[in-house]
This record gives sequence, C-alpha cells and structure tokens, in this order.
Amino acid sequence: MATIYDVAKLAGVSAKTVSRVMNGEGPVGAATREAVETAMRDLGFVRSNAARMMRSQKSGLVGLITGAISAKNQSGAKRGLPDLFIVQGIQTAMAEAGFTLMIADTTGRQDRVPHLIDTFLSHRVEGLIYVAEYHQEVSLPPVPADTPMVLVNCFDQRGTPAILPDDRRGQRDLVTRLIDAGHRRIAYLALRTGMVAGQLRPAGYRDALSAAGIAYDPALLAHCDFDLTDAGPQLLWDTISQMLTLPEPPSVICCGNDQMAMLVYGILRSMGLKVPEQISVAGYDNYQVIAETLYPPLTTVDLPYSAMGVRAAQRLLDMISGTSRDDRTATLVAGAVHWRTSATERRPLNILQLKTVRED
Amino acid sequence: MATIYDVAKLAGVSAKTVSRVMNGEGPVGAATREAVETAMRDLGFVRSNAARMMRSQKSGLVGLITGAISAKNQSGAKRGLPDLFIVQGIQTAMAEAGFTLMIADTTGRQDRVPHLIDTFLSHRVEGLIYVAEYHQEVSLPPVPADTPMVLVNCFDQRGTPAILPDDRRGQRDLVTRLIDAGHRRIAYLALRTGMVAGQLRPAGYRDALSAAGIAYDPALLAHCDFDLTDAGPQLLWDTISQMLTLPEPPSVICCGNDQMAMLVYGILRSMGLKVPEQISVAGYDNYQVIAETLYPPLTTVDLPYSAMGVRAAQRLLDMISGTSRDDRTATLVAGAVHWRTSATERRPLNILQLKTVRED
DNA sequence: TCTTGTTATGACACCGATGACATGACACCG
DNA sequence: CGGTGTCATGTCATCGGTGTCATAACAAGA
Repeated sequence: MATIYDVAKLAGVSAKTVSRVMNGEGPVGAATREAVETAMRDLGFVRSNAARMMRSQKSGLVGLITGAISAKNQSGAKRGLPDLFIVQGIQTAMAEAGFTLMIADTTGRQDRVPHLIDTFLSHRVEGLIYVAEYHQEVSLPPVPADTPMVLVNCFDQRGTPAILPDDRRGQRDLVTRLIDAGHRRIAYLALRTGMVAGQLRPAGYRDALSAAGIAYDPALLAHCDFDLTDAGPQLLWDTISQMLTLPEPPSVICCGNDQMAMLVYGILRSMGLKVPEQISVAGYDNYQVIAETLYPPLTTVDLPYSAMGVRAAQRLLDMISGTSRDDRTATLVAGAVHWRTSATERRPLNILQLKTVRED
Repeated sequence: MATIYDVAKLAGVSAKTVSRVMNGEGPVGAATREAVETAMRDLGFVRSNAARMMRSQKSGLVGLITGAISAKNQSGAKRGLPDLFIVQGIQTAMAEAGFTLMIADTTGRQDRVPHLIDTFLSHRVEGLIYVAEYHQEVSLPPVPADTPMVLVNCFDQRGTPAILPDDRRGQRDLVTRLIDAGHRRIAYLALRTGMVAGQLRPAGYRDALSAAGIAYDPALLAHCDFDLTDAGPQLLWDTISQMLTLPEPPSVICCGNDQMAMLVYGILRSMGLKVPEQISVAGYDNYQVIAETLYPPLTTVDLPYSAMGVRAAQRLLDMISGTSRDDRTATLVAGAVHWRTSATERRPLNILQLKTVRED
C-alpha cells in the first residue's frame, strides 16, 4: 500500500506537504495541491491510521462491548433481539462525531470481558461502552481511570455513568392510559422478579393504580417465568384461567413484555376469547416484529433502545471531550405508549361522549 | 499510557527485552522475565497496537460492513432482525482466530459504503466482509485487489466470493417433509418476486412437488407483499379465503417467512379455523422469537445465518492466509427443517401404520 | 533600500513497537 | 587453551505519518 512518501515523490513535493494537503492544514499552493491530489488518486493512497495515531495520540476509536449479539440463540435465553437498537443508536451518533466503533461480543462469556477491554485499550480507544442485553446489574473489571466509560441498559455498584430505560414510568404511563380508556380491573403478568424489569414494571403498574385511586388487588398480579421451555405456556394458561374465574375478572391483561403477549394471544384464543372484543391485551417493549405483526396489533410501550444508544454516545463524547468528566449518575430514558387495537377504549375520551356513557 | 520504555526502565532492562517477554520470543532469563512482568503489571502497561502494526504490517483487523443493524426500524422495512446472527457467527469465528472485528453500519445509506471502506483501509484491515440484510444482489464500489473480500447474504456481478442461504433447497426440504406427512394440497404464499427469496423458495416448492409427482396447481401459489402497512393483511386475507374456497382447498399453507405466518395465524383464527386441527401452517426462517413463541409453535426452516457467518469468516481467513485466493464462487448453506406442531402429520410414518392408513 | 510580514515549502525528529544484527558470557569439545 | 555454539541481552534502524522549526521567495511598509 502506498505511503505519503510515494505520493510525495510522484507529486515532486515533500512528505510534509502531502500531509498538509490531506489535513487541509497550512497554506498550500493551488498547483501543488492539485499535483498531490492527483498523485494520491493515481496511487490509490489511503493514509495509515496507525502511523497518524502514533504521533497525534488520538485514535478516533470507541470500543463497544456487548453480549447483545451472542446472547440471542443461547438455549433458555430466547429473549428478544431489539437490544441491538442500542448498538445502532450508538453507531449512528458515533459515526456522526467522526469516531469509528469497534464492537466486541462477549460470546456469552462474561470472563472474556477483561480480555476484550485489553484489546480495545491496545487500540487506544478513547472511550468504552458496555451494553447489556437486558436491564440488569453488572460488575465489570476495573478500567484505567483516564478511559471514559458508559454503561447502557445496566448499572454497577461503583456508580459508573449509566443509561437506563425508565421501566417504572413506562409501565405507569401504559396503565394510566388503560385507566383513561375505562379499564378498572387490570391484570398484570410480570416477568420473574429476578429481572430488574420484573420489579420496576410492576411498581409502575401499582403507581398508576394508586394515582387513579384504584385499589391494588394481589389476585391480579402474578410473576410468570414464561421463558421456561415447556412449563412456561402451561404456567401462563393456569394463571390466566385463574384470573378469569375471579368474581370480578380483568378486562385487560398487561404482559411483562411483547413476547409474553404473543403467547397470551394464543392462549386466550384457545380459550375461545376474542382479542380485544372480549378481553384486551397489552405488552411492553414495542418489539416491532411482534407488536405490529400480531393480529390485532399490540398496544405496548417503547423500550427506547435507539434513543438510549444515542444518549450513551453523547454522554461518552462529552466525557471524552472533557465537557463532563466525573458525573456518576444514571440517565433514565422513558418510552412512549403505543396505543394499538389490542386494547379497547371502554370509555370515550371527550366529555360529550362521557356524558352518554354515564347515562348507560 | 505507559510504553515499553517505561517498563524497560522500571525493570532495568532494554526495550527489546520487554518486547521479547511480551511476545514470548527468543530466550529470556527467568529472573528478567519476572522483573519485566512485574513492571508491566505495576504500570498497567498495554501495548500499542498502532506501533506494533507499523512494523509488522499486520493489523489483526477485519472490517465488517452491514446495513443489518440500521435497516431495522426504517419505516416500511419491518423485516426481522435475525440477520444479526450472521454478524454473531462472524464475530465468534474471528475472535477465535485472533482477529478483531470493526463493524460499520451503512445507516441505510448505500452511498456511504465507499467512505466506510476507506475508513477500514486506513486501519489497514486484512479483509472485508459485506453483510446484506436479506438475500439480494448488490453492487459495491471497487476494493483494492490485494484486500480479500467476502459477501454474505448477497452476491454481485463480479463474482466476489459469496456465502448464500440455499433458499431453494430449504423450501424443497420443507415441502417434501409436508408431503411425507401426508399433505397433498399445499398452498404457498410467497414473498414478492422482487426479492431473491421470493423466487428461489417457490422454485424449491415446485421442485418438491414434481419430485413427488404432484401436479403444480397455480391456484395454490400466490405472491403477497404482506409488508404493505395497511393493504398487506387484507391482501393476505383475500388470497387465503380464495384458496380455501377452491374445490380442493389446501390442507397446509406455507408462508414466505415466519412473520407472514404469524399474520396468517391471526387471519385463520379470525376466520374461525383452528391451527393445526383444521389447517396446517408453515413458515420460513426459523425466526425463534416468532417460531417458538407462537401458539402452536411454528413448523419452519432454518435460515442458517449463524452458520453462514462462520463460513464467511472461515473463507475470509483462508483468503487472508493465502490458502485460497482467487476462487470466485458462491457457497450455498442449507438450513434444516424444524418440525413443530403447527403442521399435522396426516399420515403416520412407519410402515405398520401406513398399512392401516391404506385400508381407510 | 532595508526591514518586516506573509506565503509556501522543506528538513528533521519523534511517536512505540519490532526486525536485523551485534555483543558478551559461558559451556563444551577436541 | 583456542575454537565454536548457545544463551541472554543490547543497539539501532525502521514502519508512516505529523509537530516543530527553518528557510526561501516575494510583497508591503518605513
């Protein structure tokens, strides 16, 4: 591969002048510039980042470590993949800022993380981002203090800057919306409590109930490990049929996530119930492949992964540029409710119609 | 960040000796090695890849260009994401071979590809991989002849080495399996013909029919652009109801992909038909989130993305090492049929039971 | 006309590792 | 005891750019 010296020789100038042309730096005569550019083109010259980096000490690289790519097809872990939207958000923002992203996947092995960090450091990345495949607490090996780092979709004990989804608020907004739509008996099938989302979302559910003055009924809240390969669907079926035989059965079932909602669709229909005519269903994640393709389309809440990625990138860029260095806080990013036809409006929203309903 | 000179000084040896310790090269005294290693640890030394690369001319980098990450949440393009399994497969294989993957996303803009290639070349990647988000023909800007390149999930006119899913064979295998299960009237709702898969899979479908001596009935094959935001479901509905009112209606509906199958589930149920008791359904892709979560689980064919990724990585590694350089061929990777409960066995498989059936 | 400033360019060292080669200390052999 | 081979280590140049400083040419101002 051609070097600046080759270009310099061909253009009949010094290497430094070639460098100047490349970087649009210092005054360069028009004819000289022309000659250099022609020579570069003729030689198919591409500058070596390695050499440049050595002097300037700026790599223009950012390292991204994730289990998001590999975590997918592991047995037992058939969670959604949309966490890759985080990567996408980061990628977009970084490309815009002129940084190149190096991505490494843990291949599901957390013990590989130190090695991956070392690899990145050897490339002199200017910052590190760790992306978890779902909202969780993590514990990462120490990183040199002068290397900025941001966590996404996870947090640690050391207070490393983190970008997190506001699960509690999202679920509260969804349930509030359901209440506004006239629902009063709202069931919630939560993810297992071991997951952060399995704790925060139910909390948001209860926030919404209490804000609306609706008594919380424990019979309408259940935690389901629906991921269990075989037992999962059965567990859901039992839980649902139990809830439906209550004296006051729910008019809507909120699911821990969209995937669970997809299963619930099948179960309800097998029970002979029509969605949404006889019972409404809501999810969480706005996992588009599911939410928009299900029939009827699913009412759900955005897991704002792409936005989180962008925020993470921005925050890291700020840290790199020194704008904000030692700010050990978490950023919560809320997602919007997507109202689709899987949930009925039980009560019209405008006042005129409200009157009509009251007369019923 | 510490350099080998810092380490050398602290350990009281020359820089070259530090280099030797790092690379396990040449004979080094036990005591010296010990001293160097201690010094490296104390200083938190990480070798600079840039400097190393300059001398050795080996970057240990491979560049991956894809639209797979960004293509997702584009409006209109709500295709699946499992194409990221390709990236995962590549990542795994590359990490094993000691290469670091640089990933760049086109952000949906094909015109950015030349720039991405340049960025990679400036990092002196030893090879390039281009991953398309679905099976298609592409036309990429030229790449220096001495930089090996592999295409995945796509092919070009120049005969650049490519790794492709064997869509035709996969669909043939699935339909053959359905025929073995006793199905004779097999409907096929294909993807639109503009897509490569919309051509190859129907071809495989017809291969299977003709191999089994079943006449091809054009009334059972339709191409549906089910992606159309609003018209899609309606189009499917119409097509299906038309097929079901045929004198000899199909006993199974094969869908262009799993996502279409998910829609078809909803439609069939709205028509009051039970899956699989009254009609069987099959998909394509083995998009796990859908195939395993649908109720009942979906019979489908693997789109062997992960395997394709591994194959791509191996092929590129071969090219880099010079084992195989100028082999302009495409590698077809076939995926296995996943038989789940969305399709019925109409005819028992073993001979004893076969006899019973014949007497019916 | 001489000084001063500006423009255009070159010379050279340096970034941090490593390859090629050199050197010094021993051990072994005839 | 000198020659030769092996081990352990050091010296120095080099990879391809870029920062620093120097220099040449020429124009403008005193």
